Amino acid sequence: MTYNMTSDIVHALVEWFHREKRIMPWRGETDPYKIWVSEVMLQQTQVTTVIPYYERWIDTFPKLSHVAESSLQDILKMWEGLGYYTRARNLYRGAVYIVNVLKGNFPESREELLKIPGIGPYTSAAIASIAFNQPYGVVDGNVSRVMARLYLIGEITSSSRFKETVTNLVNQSLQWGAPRWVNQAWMELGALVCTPKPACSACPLQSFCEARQHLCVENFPVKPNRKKSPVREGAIFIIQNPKKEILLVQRRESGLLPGLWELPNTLYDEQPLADFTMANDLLLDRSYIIKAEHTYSHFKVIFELFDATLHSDWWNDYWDDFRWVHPNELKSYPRPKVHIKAMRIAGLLS
DNA sequence: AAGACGGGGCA
DNA sequence: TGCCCAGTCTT
Repeated sequence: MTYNMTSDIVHALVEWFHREKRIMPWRGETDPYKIWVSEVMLQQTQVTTVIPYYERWIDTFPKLSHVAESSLQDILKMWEGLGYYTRARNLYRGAVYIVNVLKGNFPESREELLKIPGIGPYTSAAIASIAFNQPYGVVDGNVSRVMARLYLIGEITSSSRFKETVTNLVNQSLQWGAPRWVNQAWMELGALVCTPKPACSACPLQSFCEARQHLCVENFPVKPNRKKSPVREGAIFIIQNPKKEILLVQRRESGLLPGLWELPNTLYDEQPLADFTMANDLLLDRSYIIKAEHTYSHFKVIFELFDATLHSDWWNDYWDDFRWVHPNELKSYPRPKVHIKAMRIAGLLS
């Protein structure tokens, strides 16, 4: 089954976009570095969340070279709270790669962009089209939703058939306008009008929309079934030495929250409380009744918060690295949100 | 094709 | 609560 885009649709879209588009710090920007930063931050993250992070990032690292010359810890600190920390690590790796291997020349071709860590089909098309105005269709969750409704595409959105179909439609649309703006117009329509709970009466494409004619807009796109996330339980420990310093441990460089610093902790399904305290020669002083709860994308944790003391003066090498940190210095370490919450509850942060 | 990977916004 | 967000990488 093939679908045809028309110039009428694209003209209506672009006219609407010209009228209704939001102001964003990166809108109108053509510096590929800045487009890159914005697009990576915007992966699975809403515009309003990204804006302050983007402003701070560009203030701190106005050019690509500033990122490459920075340290990974500084990069992670700048990313703290944004989530999906591999994005920041890849941005850093990519910056070093462009500066050192490509001599600071930002790649323009889709093929070269795809080689950069963290840049996949979406981000490569976004940089190629928005920074360099090349005709590559940018397909994100917004655009997928718009096309699924406009053309009544019944494939599951995660399937390769669906992605192919949508990419083809967007690619067709680029012949009737500047790729950099047509791509952004599709995304903006999905973000402002063709939302999960759509505002069809405000849509510039309502007369073209097949789902609208069939009164089944709410049934599209067809999403894969989502499994509900399991609940896990665990403990977080506040451990102070005689100098009132707090024990902080660093997570390993892969997996969940890679490289971030946190309070010593355990998940009971990996290591029960008794095993953990015994292995680390730890004594519990008292526990907080209030538990810290935190939801990740694929599971939820409920942490009990304990004051604890080390039974001896050594600490084993269960973690990659550990450090005694004065409470005033805690905030200089990139930390997971749930541990910032725990530190606040414990009165460690002013 | 399916899972891992954060955190926040919203009904 | 559940769903979604300018996705990518690994298995």
